Order: sequence, then structure tokens, then C-alpha cells
Amino acid sequence: MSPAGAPPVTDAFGAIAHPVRRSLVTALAGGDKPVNELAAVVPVSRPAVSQHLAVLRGVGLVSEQRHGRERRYHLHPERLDEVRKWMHTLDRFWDDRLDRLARHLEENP
Amino acid sequence: MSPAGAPPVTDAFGAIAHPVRRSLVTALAGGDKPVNELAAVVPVSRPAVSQHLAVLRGVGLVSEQRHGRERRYHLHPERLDEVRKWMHTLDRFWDDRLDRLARHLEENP
DNA sequence: TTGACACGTTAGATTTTCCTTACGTATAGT
DNA sequence: ACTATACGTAAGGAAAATCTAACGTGTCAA
Repeated sequence: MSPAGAPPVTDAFGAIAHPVRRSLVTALAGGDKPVNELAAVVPVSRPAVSQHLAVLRGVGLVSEQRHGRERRYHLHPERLDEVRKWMHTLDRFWDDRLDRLARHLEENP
Repeated sequence: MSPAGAPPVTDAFGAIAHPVRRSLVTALAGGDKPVNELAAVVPVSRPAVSQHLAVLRGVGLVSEQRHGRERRYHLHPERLDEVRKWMHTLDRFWDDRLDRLARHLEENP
């Protein structure tokens, strides 16, 4: 009934799935930067960078601030907590399994 | 000259970008499981689950072990270190910026 | 052997990504 | 006013993802 297609990028996971977008985020971690400076770091055209920045903005990972004719982009690292939280959940599962193993070994000499 | 398209998923970042794949990984964090059990956790058909598992296997996040007519899937969490490392790199940038700020405040009363 | 079960794989349709090349808009400088 | 700069956006197309339905393969059980 419902064939499907590639899912749209709606969260931080999808946002950092693309190498170019990761480079942009990494660059912005070092401080706010205008588009031209960001475009220089990455192997795609400037419009492509604009589109990637639009995706990052749509997810809330960056915001723009007009500064004369430049637009400085600013990173919001707290939006990555979504990812951190998920990874941490996995760790908790992992710890639980270690606990069960330890208890098992303790009860079986 | 070189139009383009969506990039294939070749690393852990792309692997965890899909919600269904994240659910599968989370389920496997609780222990090895056969496909039917995994398919019960997720809102897509069993063949779709097989395809997602193929993606995860291609990235090295899971491996299969034949067990009679079942195939139990096993998680390899260390493949997620790629993600952890990148996030940690961001933290380091962040710390550096805090350091510079602290030094600045120290030198400017 | 016959049948049910567990699973992978193929075929096909649809959606979205992601690029480049034009073009449009606003600001700064002369 | 005119020009260059900085950026976004629209148009167009190729590549890949992602689903379901149908089919194929191997294993257990009676």
C-alpha cells in the first residue's frame, strides 16, 4: 500500500550522517564563521554548503546571525545531546549485562 | 559535470541515522536475538528488517551466527567508537574555547 | 517425504538526498 | 548611482534509500 523512499532528515542523527555536514559542525565548534569561510573547508560548491546549512538549521544544530552582508553561523552543541543520550542508553544496557555476568559467576564457582 | 545523489551508507554515522536501525541496535544491546524477535519490535515487514540488518552488517555493527534454522544477530558496540570519537573531538574544541575565555577573563579584570 | 518455519533475495515503485548551474536580493564601497 | 561582494533559492537530474510482495533456500518435525 505504501511503497517508501529515503526518509527526510528531521533529527541530529540524520544531520551528522553526511560527511560534509560533520565537517561544517566541526568547523563551527571552533567558533562562529561566515559561509565563505565554511565553504573553503569543504569539497563542494558554496550553494551546496548553503543547502547543508539549511538542513542543520532545520534540525536546530545551527543558527544564523546577520552581520553586515555576512551571515555568521553559530553552533548549538546541546542539540547533539539526543545522540549522546542514545549512546548512553546503550552503555547502560551493556553495564546491566556485565552485572548479570558478574552475578552469575559469583553464584557459579 | 558530476551531478550527484544520496551517498551510500558506509559508516556507523549513516547506519544509526535510520530510526528502525537504531531500534534494532538498541534491542541487540540487550542480547543476541533472532530476526523474528527483532522484527516484532519494529513497525516494518520482516524482509525490511533483513535489509536493515544487511546494512548494519555491511558497516560491521552486527554479525550473524547460524543456529539451526535461526540466525542470531550479535552487536559489536565498538564500531560505535567512530561516533564517540567524533563527539569527543567536538568536546575538546569546546573545552579549548572555555580555556581561552577563562584566560581572557583572567587577563581582563 | 511432506509440510511448516526462519530467513534471505529480487523486483518494482516511490521518495528523498545531494550535487551543479543559473538567478535573485541585499549590503558595502567608490 | 554603479559595481562588487555575500549569500540564498530555484531548476534539473543522477544516485541511493526504503518499503512491500513474491519467490527461493535450507532446516526441523512428523
